[in-house]
Amino acid sequence: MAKRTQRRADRLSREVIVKAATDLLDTGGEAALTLRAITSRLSTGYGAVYHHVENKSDLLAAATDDIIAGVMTGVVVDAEPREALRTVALGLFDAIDAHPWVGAQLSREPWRPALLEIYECIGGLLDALGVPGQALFDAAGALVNYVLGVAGQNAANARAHVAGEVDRTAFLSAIAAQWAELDPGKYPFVHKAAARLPEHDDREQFLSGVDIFLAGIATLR
Amino acid sequence: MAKRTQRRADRLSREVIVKAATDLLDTGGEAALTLRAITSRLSTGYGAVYHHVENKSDLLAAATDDIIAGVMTGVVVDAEPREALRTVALGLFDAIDAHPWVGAQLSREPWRPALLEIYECIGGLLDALGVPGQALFDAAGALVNYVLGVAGQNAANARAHVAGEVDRTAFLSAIAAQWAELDPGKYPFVHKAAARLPEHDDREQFLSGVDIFLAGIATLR
DNA sequence: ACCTGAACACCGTTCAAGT
DNA sequence: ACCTGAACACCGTTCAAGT
Repeated sequence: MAKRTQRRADRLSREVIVKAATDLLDTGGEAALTLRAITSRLSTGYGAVYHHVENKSDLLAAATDDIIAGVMTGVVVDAEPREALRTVALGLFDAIDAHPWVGAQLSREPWRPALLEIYECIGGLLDALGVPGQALFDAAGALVNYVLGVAGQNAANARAHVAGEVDRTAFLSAIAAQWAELDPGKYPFVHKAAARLPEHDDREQFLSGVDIFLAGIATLR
Repeated sequence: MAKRTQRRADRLSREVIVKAATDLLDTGGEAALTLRAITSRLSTGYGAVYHHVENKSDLLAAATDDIIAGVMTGVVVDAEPREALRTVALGLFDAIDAHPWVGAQLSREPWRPALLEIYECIGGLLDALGVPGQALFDAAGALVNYVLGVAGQNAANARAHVAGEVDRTAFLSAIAAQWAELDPGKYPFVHKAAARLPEHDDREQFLSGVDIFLAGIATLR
């Protein structure tokens, strides 16, 4: 007789399913997260998965919440607010760099718990910084969106060479070369920027942006 | 005999395919853009479409480039730089609000022509504003990402009630009610923000963020 | 060169049936 | 309650064949 597929010994749980999903996403990107891949990795069936998880969207959201919760719980709230803000921002940047799919998910379904956690943390720190009244809410919205926007763009670039076919510097050099060929009359800024592209540090530029932001917020006080 | 499907009279072109794709995306969101929907709407076959377009990704990128080009060509470059920046930012915000799929596409494939156009415009205006040297590139990167980040988030919210099942205010009220129920001890900021959520104007908050940014950039001069 | 449409190799999700 | 896996209704893409 043909051997039957081995059924898993221990019980399934939402937790192990989310863990498996995270592994798949980290290894192969969003395209690698399929229900078939999940069932075969966990030696189970579709019904079993759907018993613990509402659908694929729910699964992706749960995996995202886990990653963000990991970043937010590590934040020391009683540090100097300005420094704490930089730490949180950088923590989010690095987490999204390590898990590019998190960035896409946060902007796809912004009403899920993960973004709430982020708003609370950044809003609270801006409050501690002394930003007053209505400006506080504008500033929080702006800063959260800046952080997620840059981190997401960076992640998209990272995703472009996830398979290892081309490495990061080669990818950026190729774009820089393309930009350098543009007509300097029509594209003066991008033409100049091309020279800086291969050597620039994404993390540092990200922090520069945060500082610009904080400088702008300081004028509101 | 069964009647054969009518073949289209005029010749197909990349342009009409992109136009049809834009209509489908605007009407039914990203899920509505399928090769089947395109072929049936244009009374043609798969091969015909693939003859003018590389693949679905290429089609989505081309549609995005069209929308962004429409925004950027309308910009008056010799206006006062500060005012021109606000105009461009608002133009992008409104375009992404009207075509939510554009926001997602720009962050999915940031190396395509559309983003180049945006960088050139915003970078050029910041240059005209007198932002010096290295700071210019940091500032341009930060501002572009802020604009696309907020516009994208706003579009994601808009997408959530695209079908018309729930209107905008009802959707925001529902989220606000959810936030208001959170423990004020654990979520003081979000709890307070809940009260402002239903009445707040996304466009205005977006512009407030741009102003914070420009104020921060002014400190670099 | 331009177009047709059957066929291929996938998807997410459901559900009757099992334990 | 928890799990199985065949089946359903879709996808994007290819390609031999037509004009």
